[in-house]
Amino acid sequence: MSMSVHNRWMTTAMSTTPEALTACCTPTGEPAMSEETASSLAAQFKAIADPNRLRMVSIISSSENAEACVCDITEPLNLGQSTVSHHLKILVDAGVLTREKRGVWAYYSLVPGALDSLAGVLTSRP
Amino acid sequence: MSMSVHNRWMTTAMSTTPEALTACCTPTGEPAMSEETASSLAAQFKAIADPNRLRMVSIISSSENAEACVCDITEPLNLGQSTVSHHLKILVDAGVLTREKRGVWAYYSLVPGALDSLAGVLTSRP
DNA sequence: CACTGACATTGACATTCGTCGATGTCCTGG
DNA sequence: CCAGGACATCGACGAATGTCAATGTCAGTG
Repeated sequence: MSMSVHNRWMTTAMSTTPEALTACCTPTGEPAMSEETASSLAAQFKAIADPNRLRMVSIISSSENAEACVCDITEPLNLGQSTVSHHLKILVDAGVLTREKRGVWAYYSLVPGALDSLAGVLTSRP
Repeated sequence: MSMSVHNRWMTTAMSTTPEALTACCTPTGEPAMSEETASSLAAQFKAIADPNRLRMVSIISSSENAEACVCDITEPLNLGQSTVSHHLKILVDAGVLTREKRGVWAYYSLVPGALDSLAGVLTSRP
């Protein structure tokens, strides 16, 4: 079962209009994007698909050495400290940010090619 | 109240290490990304931050005229027809796809600059 | 050596999201 | 005009997400 209940329903068409009825369901052959690739990319996009996380990345990238500590990020966002830590963890787990603990403070910075790699996915279209 | 409970806790530090303790919380002045911009961008990223929706975009962009009907998209995805319609609506509402109904079928195609605009957000970093 | 302050982790909660089945709408063919 | 097929819309439901308060951890300080 589950064997594609679709049954090539254009076996009785292609008669009246010249090309408006002959064009549906013409697969190109390529099986589209693989499921694993899609899941991996979706996970990375999901990491930045949040208003507060986008602002965090913005704050970090526009900071002095492209790095910022949690307090720098917490203050302009009106969020609880634990919430900010949670979002930062998501961005680190997605490979967008890196965490470096210096003394008492934790500094977050952008992973060099991460966002550009994601941008490349959106622009590389044949 | 709610007036920044942080109280510049580096008024008693700056003694031992040369610069490891003098760098925390040095805001650059710019208020980061605005809340409205962040919400708008996050909504667009959220639209493509799903494995199945990414594959839909991939299927459409690699199709004949960069357009595909629902049946073209439903078949390789192993999803119900209503689920596919739902995802396509999300992509249309986000400005990524356009819908054009020709005869009985609905053709979906990419909005020309949409994904490139999103990619530009990720690459334009000073 | 106890204390404070920066940050992470945990548990709880409401909200949103992804998926499906059922139903509705509209076009086409007989 | 009526049947059927393509697609959209409507509930419904489990899973994931965003947020907070409370607690834990660990470095630096008096």
